[in-house]
Amino acid sequence: MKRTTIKDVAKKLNVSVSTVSRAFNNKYDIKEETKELIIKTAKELGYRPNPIARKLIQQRSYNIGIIVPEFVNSYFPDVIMEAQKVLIDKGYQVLIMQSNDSSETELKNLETLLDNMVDGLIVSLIREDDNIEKYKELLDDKMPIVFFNRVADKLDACKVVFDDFKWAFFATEHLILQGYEDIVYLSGPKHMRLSLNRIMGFEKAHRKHRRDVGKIIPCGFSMEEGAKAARQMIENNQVPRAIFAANDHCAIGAMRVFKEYGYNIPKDVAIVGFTESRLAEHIHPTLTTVEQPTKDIGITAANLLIEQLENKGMFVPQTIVLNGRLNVRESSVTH
Amino acid sequence: MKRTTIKDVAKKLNVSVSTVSRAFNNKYDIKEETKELIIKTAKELGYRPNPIARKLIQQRSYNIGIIVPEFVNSYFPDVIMEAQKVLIDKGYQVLIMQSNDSSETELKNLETLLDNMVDGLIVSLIREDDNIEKYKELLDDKMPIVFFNRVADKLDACKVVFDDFKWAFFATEHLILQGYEDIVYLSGPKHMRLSLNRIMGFEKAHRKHRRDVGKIIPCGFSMEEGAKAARQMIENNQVPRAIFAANDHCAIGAMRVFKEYGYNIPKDVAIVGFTESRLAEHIHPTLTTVEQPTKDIGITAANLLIEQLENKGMFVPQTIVLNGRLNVRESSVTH
DNA sequence: CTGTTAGCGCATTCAT
DNA sequence: ATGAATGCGCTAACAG
Repeated sequence: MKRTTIKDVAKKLNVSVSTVSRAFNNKYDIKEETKELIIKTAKELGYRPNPIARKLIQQRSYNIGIIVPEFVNSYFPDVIMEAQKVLIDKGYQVLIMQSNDSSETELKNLETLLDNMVDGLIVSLIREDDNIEKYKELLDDKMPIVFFNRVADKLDACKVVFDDFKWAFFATEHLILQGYEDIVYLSGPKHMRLSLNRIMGFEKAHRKHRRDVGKIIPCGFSMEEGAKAARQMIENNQVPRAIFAANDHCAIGAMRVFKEYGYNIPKDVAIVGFTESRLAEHIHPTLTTVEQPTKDIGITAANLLIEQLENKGMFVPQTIVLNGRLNVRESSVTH
Repeated sequence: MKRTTIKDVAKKLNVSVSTVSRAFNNKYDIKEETKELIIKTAKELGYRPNPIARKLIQQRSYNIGIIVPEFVNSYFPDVIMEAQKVLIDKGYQVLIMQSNDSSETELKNLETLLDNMVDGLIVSLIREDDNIEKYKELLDDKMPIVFFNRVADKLDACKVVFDDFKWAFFATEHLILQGYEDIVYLSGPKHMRLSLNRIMGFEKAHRKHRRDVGKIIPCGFSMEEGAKAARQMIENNQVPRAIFAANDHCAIGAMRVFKEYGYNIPKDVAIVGFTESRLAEHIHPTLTTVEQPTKDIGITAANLLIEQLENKGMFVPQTIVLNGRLNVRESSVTH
């Protein structure tokens, strides 16, 4: 069963292939009448333009690569699915790769995507310093790239970021306003800009309310790391009144340990997470957390990329900062 | 910065393009010496064969489509990532689509993928009866398809499935052996083969141990549904001694409600989930659950597809049944 | 408004 | 063992 080609349609109607082509790319002059006839006949014959041939002649792959660190948290799948919707609508094909939290894998992914001739990239970096030369090269070659979530200051490119500073500030202030004196911040890796921004928000909230800034403990984004941090606090007899965690998984890991040791959440220890996860509403107590606009992030990144793709060359890199929401739940509220 | 083409390499070495082509597809006679020289020079020039041109001439897209119902549970991302690894290794490009639990979306995804001329498909169905005609058509046209997880009996195709019967049996038997008398099964949707298989396993375990088969309550795969079912049992004063749930989310939803109402897990109600999730180890109490071999599923599906791709035509559809593991944890063990 | 022509980059058949 | 020629399906420049 051979695929119907443009020739079959042309032959059938005794027109030239270019006329058929015009009908399908309605940008050249073509009589409305013939155009409709062609479209109609094409449909009857089951003709669909061969995207591969089109790509070859147009010298564009219509492939977009997306690279993310992991798929463990729902954050990245959520962002990706939204971005994909937008891109597919515009006729792009989306290739998704995850780097498994390894910069080497990230580089390999990058190369796989380049081999597949992607026209553009949407990337969340593993580490802001690794592979940076490679990205610079690509950027210099005018490869459209939009970074999001984990971005590198050193890269002059389009970025879609969350206002980590502001929302860390709000989350911290929320804890302060609830009357918690002694707040510990379980911070994400310090090599990430977003960790630093959140730390700054954490500090600012303290300053605003004239408190001493609470302890900042480097942690990570996994339940294990959250649990480990909690265990350490307990062992060291340094359990604070409240904890603000790098993300929900980390918060939940810590929460679990505290509960195991008989601490009541939030009476003994209040907890706030970050980046609303699917679990936040479902654990006990339900978790107060900052919700990131995953949909918006995906859509915005995709749109920025499309803009670049369409105005290749004359395009000014811009950074778009998105807003979030604090979902206050049981884990941080004592009545 | 134009991409180096096969011509550039040929010109540089004063050989013909066909010789270069041969060097890169080492299947024709070519002197080892010239071949090496060509490969070496090609690398120097930064030449990489244009996959699009290759696809056009070979009449293959090297695109593989993967369609899954959702990305909420970690199950599908896990399977996909493994399948993708295998496929990319073989030079395929993977297009991932999720159906959002809607058969219409599934159909749209299917068409998007077909537009992109996928050479093959890996699919987990939304409903076993929907879109079945479409799949039959594709299968009749010799489109290589591998179904997994949610498959349709009516489709004569390659399938990779989990032994739901056996592992539901083991899970149930585990509860029986722990001494729980009265076991309720929160079943997944009855239109799914896998739900029925699990029910059969549930029943068989009861028969083997000469018990009356416990109640089977149709539920679903979400936390909400699990919670709802639990609430209903409590209201109706029909709380069983043990619950076997359709999946971990469902189990956790139910667990939460029971805990809220002061039930102790596992003393008052024991709970077993299905399809090991990231949460199982991290909630309290930790959840006993059946682990599915997600990696194997992904790898097997990919390999089956590759086999079909390579032996197109003379290929006998086969069903591969994979084994799992019961991870016994606190939620089902009373000491 | 439409047809003719060329060619995107490559694999492959047919010569040699 | 290698080169020349052909064409995959399509778009676009050029003619008319």
